[in-house]
Amino acid sequence: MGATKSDFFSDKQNQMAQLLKALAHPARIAIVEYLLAVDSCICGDIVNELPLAQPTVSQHLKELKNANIIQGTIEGTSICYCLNSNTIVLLEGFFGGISNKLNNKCC
Amino acid sequence: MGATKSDFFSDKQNQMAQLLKALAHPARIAIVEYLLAVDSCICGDIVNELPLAQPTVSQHLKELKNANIIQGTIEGTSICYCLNSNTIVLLEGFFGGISNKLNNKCC
DNA sequence: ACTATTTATCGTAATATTGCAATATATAAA
DNA sequence: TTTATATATTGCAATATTACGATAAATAGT
Repeated sequence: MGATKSDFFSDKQNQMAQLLKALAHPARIAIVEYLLAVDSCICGDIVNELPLAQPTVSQHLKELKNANIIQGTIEGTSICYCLNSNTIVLLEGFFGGISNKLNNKCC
Repeated sequence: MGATKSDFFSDKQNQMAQLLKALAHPARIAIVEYLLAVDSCICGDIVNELPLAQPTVSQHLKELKNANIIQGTIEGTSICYCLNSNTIVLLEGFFGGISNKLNNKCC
């Protein structure tokens, strides 16, 4: 017990859950919003922007990268990160799809 | 260490993270999709629909209710659950807002 | 080669989540 | 009141996440 029973759910359900889990932390929301605000690419300014130690930020960036929410490009010694628009659009579509099918027939 | 440093992030960031966390599990995605599919209200058919024990489902429902993603109305011995459209629209708006501000200037 | 800078990884402690058996609560019907 | 049905709560074991110090890896400049 304790481990999520992923095997019993569909691939899509597991994928969406994993994607949402990658965003389900205030630090990672903050990273996404910061990347959105600075528009062009960024590297380790994120460490200065957040109240977290460098290894912690690095770990959060790794999770966002694994989930394809951001992508990083090596530029000399630093790495430039930016949002992956495909994934954002996918998320928007997921909730848009639910929203469209909703017809307020509630209890 | 180990606990999320919520104090250092904004209320909005914490709220959004909490909302996404409530959805960041395949069982809870499945519950939302099921509620969407059956359109009108449901009670404990969800237990039959999912490969999880009744207490586990009850716990997931509680989390979704706490996050205002679903709402439940007592109907005799059973409880009728349905999606809360306000919260779905809020989520759609969050990702729509990001999507709109994105201008593919990537690294 | 040496040094400085940037990012990643390892190891570990603190905390949170997941799942379920057992049990409790609450309403309906007999 | 007793019984059946539906849902919630408690307690606990297994597992996952969060955070960070210490350290490693990798590139740039001297």
